[in-house]
Amino acid sequence: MDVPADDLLRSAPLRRKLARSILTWFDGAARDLPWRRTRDLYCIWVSEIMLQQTQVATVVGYYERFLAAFPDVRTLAAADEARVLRLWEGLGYYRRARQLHAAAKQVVAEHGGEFPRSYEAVRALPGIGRYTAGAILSIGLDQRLPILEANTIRVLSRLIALRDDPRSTQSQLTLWSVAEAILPAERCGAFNQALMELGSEICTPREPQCATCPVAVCCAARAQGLTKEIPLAAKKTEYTDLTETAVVVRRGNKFLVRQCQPGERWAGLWDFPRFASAAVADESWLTSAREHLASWLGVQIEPIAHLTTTRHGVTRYRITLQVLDARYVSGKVADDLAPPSLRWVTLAELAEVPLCVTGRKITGLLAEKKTKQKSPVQKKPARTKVKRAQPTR
DNA sequence: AACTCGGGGCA
DNA sequence: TGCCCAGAGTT
Repeated sequence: MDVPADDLLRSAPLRRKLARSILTWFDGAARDLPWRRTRDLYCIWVSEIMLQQTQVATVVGYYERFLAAFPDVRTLAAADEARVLRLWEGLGYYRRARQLHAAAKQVVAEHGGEFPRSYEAVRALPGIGRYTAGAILSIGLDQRLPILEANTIRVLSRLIALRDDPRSTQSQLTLWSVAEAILPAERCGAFNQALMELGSEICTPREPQCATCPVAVCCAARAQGLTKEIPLAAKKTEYTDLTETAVVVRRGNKFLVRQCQPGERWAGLWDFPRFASAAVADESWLTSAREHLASWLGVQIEPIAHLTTTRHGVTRYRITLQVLDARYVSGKVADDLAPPSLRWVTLAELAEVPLCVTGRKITGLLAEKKTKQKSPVQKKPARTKVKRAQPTR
């Protein structure tokens, strides 16, 4: 290990100076984020789960809507999973929402509805690893627990001029020990947040603002002119291209939707029937779509038109989605929740169904189309209830 | 120690 | 299109 790292780990005065500098800076620079206005463990927990692999700006709106709907653990534990997922829709990594929901039930069952205060008990909840447990308990209760995540990996790597891949097991061990070593005895929660804030606002991936960094003087990467090289870049992901087809099956004013099963992507969410297909939307595409729906779901359809083509990414996949508009002809569809969980729903009902993002996008197209088609003469009796869809970005 | 989980935003 | 993001859980 480099000398500066040893200094940080060994010299208590140096560590105290570092902590003081960072905390003082944070006191004047901390952003006003919604989850910083509370010390309620449940609220902090929700924020930390949402923030996993997700940027702050994206989370803010979701956090506020989620807590408005589920203000405490018991409310969340008692909620329908569909409502939980509906509020998570668009945030991605939906397993987080299902695990949060399951953990809420566990908190009610095992801890009387009180969020646990011991590291081991928190760590035992689904979806909570070392980072999240340390974050919740340090921020909420000032327990002296270190954290290590995207921002602080970068900050600490630069601070000690870590030459190795910070993702390696060896480096992680080093970084966790540094995170623990520099953690002051008091204001641990503020300090942990300050470190993340520093990584997010000053010690950025590209062109870090060293001129305004409160700890530039003890930064080894800075001293060695290596801020551009540290942390070592991750090897770029290799994408796999996929082409899939989604079919909008119309029957009167209803549409056929299917719940994604465990083991599939978007498990628990709903989508228009979707399957892997050829790359082009030609004659054979129509035929194979018809055959696929018949053999897969037992539904006979008559293709109407190619509705749209959309591209989206899912982890390491790049998906081109061909969307086919079709009419239901025949075939029995069990309208229940048993797998494969098919349902006929109206456009209005879709507002409450948790859909994957592409499903929501298609729904938007259908609503648009319906509005355009509607002639002034065919006026239906006004609906008394208008359901408001959550805004999609 | 890798790999996967199957996401989404933004320049 | 490439890079990044307040990681967790498995193999």
